[in-house]
Amino acid sequence: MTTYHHGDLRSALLQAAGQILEKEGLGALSLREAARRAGVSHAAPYRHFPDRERLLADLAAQGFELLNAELRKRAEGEMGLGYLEFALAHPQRFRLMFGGQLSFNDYAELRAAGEGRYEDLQEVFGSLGDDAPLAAAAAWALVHGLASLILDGHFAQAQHESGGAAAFAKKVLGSVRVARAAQRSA
Amino acid sequence: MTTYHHGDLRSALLQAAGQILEKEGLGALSLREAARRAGVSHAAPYRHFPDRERLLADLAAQGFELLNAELRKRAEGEMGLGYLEFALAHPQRFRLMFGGQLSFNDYAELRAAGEGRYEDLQEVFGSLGDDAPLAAAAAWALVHGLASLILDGHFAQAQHESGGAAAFAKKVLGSVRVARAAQRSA
DNA sequence: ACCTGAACACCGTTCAAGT
DNA sequence: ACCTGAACACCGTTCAAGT
Repeated sequence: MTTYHHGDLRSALLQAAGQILEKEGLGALSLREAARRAGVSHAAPYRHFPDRERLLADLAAQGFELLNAELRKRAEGEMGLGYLEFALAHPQRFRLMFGGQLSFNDYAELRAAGEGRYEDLQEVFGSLGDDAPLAAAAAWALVHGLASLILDGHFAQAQHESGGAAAFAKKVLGSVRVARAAQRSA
Repeated sequence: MTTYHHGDLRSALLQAAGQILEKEGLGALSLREAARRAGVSHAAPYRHFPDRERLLADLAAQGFELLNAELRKRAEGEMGLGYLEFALAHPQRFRLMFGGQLSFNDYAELRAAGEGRYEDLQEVFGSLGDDAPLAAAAAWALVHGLASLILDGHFAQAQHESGGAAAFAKKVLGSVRVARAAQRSA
C-alpha cells in the first residue's frame, strides 16, 4: 500500500479525476481532490500534468476513444443512436468533450479524435459526391444537437416519454430518416 | 461618481460581468472581479445575488432574451441562420446558455426562455400535424448542433471557407432544405 | 526522478459592524 | 437597506527541500 505509486500515479490521478467528473461534475474536479483520492500531496500531480487544463484534456481524449469504440460497434444506420446513447450514459464526460472548455487546437490528440468522427461520416455519405461533406456535417450536427439539448433538459417530452430520452431521440431521428428516404425515391 | 450606486449596483454588476464573460471567458468571471470593476467591495454583490450561479443564470437569461429578439426579426426560413449568427457573434454567451453549467430546472426564467424557442418552432411546423414536435426538435437540433460544433472548431472547412463560418453553415442548412423540398413534392 | 511542505495569489461565502 | 473588512475554507501553481 505504501508503495502504491510505482510509476502509475499518472493513471491513478486520471482514474480518480474520472470518478469525480462523472459523480460530482466538472465543477468539483480539482487537482487537489484528485491528489487526495490518489493518496499523494497536492503538488504531486504537477510531476505528471503541467496544469489542470491538461488533465481535463486527457480526460476528454479518453472520452473520444470510448465514443469511437462505441460507434465502431454499430452498423451505419445505428451510429446516430450510438452517439446519443454515449451522451446519455456519460453526460459529464460528453460536456467536457464538447462544452467548449478546452481549446481543441491546443491539444493535438483531441483535434485528431474529433476529426476522426467527421471523416468517417464523410465516407458513409460518400455516394453523394461533392455534397458528402455537407451531408456528413448535417448528420453530425443533428445528432450532436439532439444529444446536447436533451442533456440540458430542453425537451420536456424526452423526460416524460415512455422509454425515456432514448425513445424520444429515436423518434426524432426516425422522422428525419423518412425525409431522406423520400429524397432518394425522388 | 461617489454616489454612482443609487440602487443600480445590480445592473452595474451584470454589465461588468457581461463584459468579462464576452472578453475573457467564463473562467475569468468571478464575483470579486465584477465587484472590482463596479467599484464596490467583494462582499457587496451578495446584497443582489445569492451566489455566483444566480448571476450566471441572469446572464444566460439576458442571452435568451437577445436571441429571441434576433429570431423574431427573421422570416420563418431564415430563423436557423439567425440562431447561427447569434452563436457566432456571442460565443461565450452561447456557451453559458447551453454549456450545461446551469441546471435549467433551478431557474424558472431560464426554462421559460428555452421553452419559448421550442414552442415557436412547433408552430412553424404545425402543418405536419402530429409530427410537428418531432420536426421542430429535429430542426432545432440541427441548427444548435451546427452552431456548437462550429464554435468548437470541429469543421475545418468552416474556418477556411471563403465567407467564413456563416457561409459554411448556410451551405449545410441549404443542403438539408433540398431534402425537405423533395419530401414535400413526394 | 519523484514526492512533500510551505508559500503566494487568488476564489466563494459568511458575518459582525458601520452608514 | 446597503455596503465594508476581516475571516474561513477552499483553489491552482511554484519552489526549495527531501528520498
